[in-house]
Amino acid sequence: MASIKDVAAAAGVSVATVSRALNGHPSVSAAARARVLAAVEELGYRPNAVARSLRTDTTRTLGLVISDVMNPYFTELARSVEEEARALGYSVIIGNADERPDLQDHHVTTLLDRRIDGLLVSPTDGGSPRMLEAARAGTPMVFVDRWIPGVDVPVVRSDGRAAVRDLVAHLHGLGHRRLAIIAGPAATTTGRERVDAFREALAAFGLELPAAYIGQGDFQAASGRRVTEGFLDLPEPPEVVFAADNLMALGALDAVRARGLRVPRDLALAAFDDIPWFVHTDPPVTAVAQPTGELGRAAVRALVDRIEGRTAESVTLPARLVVRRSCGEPETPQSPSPVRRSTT
Amino acid sequence: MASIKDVAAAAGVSVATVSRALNGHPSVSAAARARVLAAVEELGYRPNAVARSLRTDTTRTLGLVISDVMNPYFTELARSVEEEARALGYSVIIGNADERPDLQDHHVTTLLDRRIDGLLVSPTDGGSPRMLEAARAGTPMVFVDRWIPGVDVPVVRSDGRAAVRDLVAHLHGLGHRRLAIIAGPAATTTGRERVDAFREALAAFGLELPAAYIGQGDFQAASGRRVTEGFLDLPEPPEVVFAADNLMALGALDAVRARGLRVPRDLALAAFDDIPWFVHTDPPVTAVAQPTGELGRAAVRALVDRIEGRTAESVTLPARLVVRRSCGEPETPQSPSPVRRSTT
DNA sequence: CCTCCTTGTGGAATCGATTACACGAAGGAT
DNA sequence: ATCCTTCGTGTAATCGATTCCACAAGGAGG
Repeated sequence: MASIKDVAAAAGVSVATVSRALNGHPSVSAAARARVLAAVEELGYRPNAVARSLRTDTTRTLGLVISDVMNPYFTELARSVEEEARALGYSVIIGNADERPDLQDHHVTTLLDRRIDGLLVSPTDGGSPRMLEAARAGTPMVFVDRWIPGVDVPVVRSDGRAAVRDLVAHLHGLGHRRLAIIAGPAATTTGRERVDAFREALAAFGLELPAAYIGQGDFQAASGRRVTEGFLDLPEPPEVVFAADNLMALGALDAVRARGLRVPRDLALAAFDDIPWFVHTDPPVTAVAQPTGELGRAAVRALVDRIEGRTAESVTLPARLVVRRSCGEPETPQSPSPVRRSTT
Repeated sequence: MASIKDVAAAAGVSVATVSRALNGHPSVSAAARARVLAAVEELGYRPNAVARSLRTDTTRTLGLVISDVMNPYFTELARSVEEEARALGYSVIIGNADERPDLQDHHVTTLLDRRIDGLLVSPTDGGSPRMLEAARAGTPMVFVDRWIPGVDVPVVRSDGRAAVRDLVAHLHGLGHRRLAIIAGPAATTTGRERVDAFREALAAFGLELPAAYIGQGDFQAASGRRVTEGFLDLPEPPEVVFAADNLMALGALDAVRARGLRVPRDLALAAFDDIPWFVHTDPPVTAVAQPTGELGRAAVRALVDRIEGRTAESVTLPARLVVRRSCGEPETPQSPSPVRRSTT
């Protein structure tokens, strides 16, 4: 592969001139610039990004460590992150932690070894030592979706409390009183917050959230299935299950179907994180929708701000409720609900 | 960030000894090795992958350019690719082309600029000049899922012809005679092959595939919706629509639903590429399932074989039909079908 | 006509690793 | 005692870019 030396030789100039011509440095004569460009064209020369990074101590690359790529929510997040980064002239390297702290650590390590300019993380757990150390050492970093309390890193996330209140109001209005939740791992902020928001919203209606109605999941489909089976085996099963992410909702559907039961007749279902498939499931699933794309873009902007020496702000965007049919038949048209009804 | 020089100074040895100690070179005394390791530990030293890559002309990184990350099929492919690569000691950088040739070209270019060791591509079109040039120049490369005819690059893909024959047999057995297809872009092999396979299978049953029953899609949901609407507007609409990927099937469901019609009563639906959500859609969707994970792993093994100087083989794995309810009510138990029925 | 800038250019240092080569010390063979 | 390996180590070249510094040529100003 042609190097800058080959170009210099072909153009009859020094490597310094080639570099200057290619980087838009002002003091290069028009004649030299033309000869360099011609040589570049002829040789098909492309600068070696590895060499450039070594010299400039800059890779124009962002690392993104997400909890689980197979979760459509994170897939969309990753997509919007890459889009915004590309618009700002950065590449993105994605590391998929698969909800495993050891894998998360592996990816953080390899990303840092590659000297990425900044790190976007949706932590799977309390944070690997290497990550915390990097944050303390000043590696530009931004948390997205999930975060780690006590670490001085900007957080870009959405606040689902209002939407969860809307959800509980909706459920209460449909006559449901025994509401259960499939929680995410307690080690994650989203795992804890969604339970808290649910409990608070229930309290506002004078309802409790008994321990038996809190199932411990891990944001994966299998755990949603297992927890739902447990709920159905209770002496007094819940009337509604609220899954803290879309994969656990899929697992819950599996469990209900395996028993030959129907949603919402035998068990109502709602989920955190809306996805296109929820429109076409049987029945369509009521969900709390995050502004995923906006979250990803805001996170990249915050990170690039930090990288380029500006100050980065934390961002919190509201989630909203999307009502479908999985919690019960819609209210009659005579008494329109205050809650937006999805038409898609 | 500590460099090898800092470690050398702290350990009281030369940088050469540090490098040798860290890379398991045999001729390093136990004493020196211990001092180096202690210094590494104390300084929290990690080798700079950029510098190492420049020197060794090796990045231990694979590039993966896929057509569309938001398509669950490709998400799963990406995941299995990363897994297998990690097992073999490689990292993966994913580039999402979003079915756009210009984006595909962008990603191929930046990946080559980074001097990745090998490239895994699922081409969106006939192939960007840069990619073809790289293939000719000897960059290790493997096509996965889709490929470009006439380019001497191993291909790892699945053959859906048998499964499509099974599908048509299933449809014919249910009494359907007017079968339509939502095709993928003609610029992709999978776009063309799936139409060909469908047409061949129809011919075996004495059925034709009229031009009006071939809708031109682009593997995205919106096109599936548009094409399906066109089918429904025909004087004689088809009885079955076969979507050449899962996103276009989603769009088809959208279109049917928007008209207030039902699947399969008013229109039967089948799709290429099975995904977990198809179990829970209304109705569950009959699909041709590719061995996606195995495809990704085989592709990585083939690419690494090429990179490490061995010869890489093309691989073709069979797809299989998964029958669900979207094409009509199941056959009666008295006359068991030769085709496997999904229980999940 | 002699300075003093400005402009364009090249030489060489540099980034952080790996590795060829040289060399001194130690040990074994003769 | 001498020579030859072998072992462990250090010096320095190298990868491909960027960039500081020096310098030559040419024009402007005195």
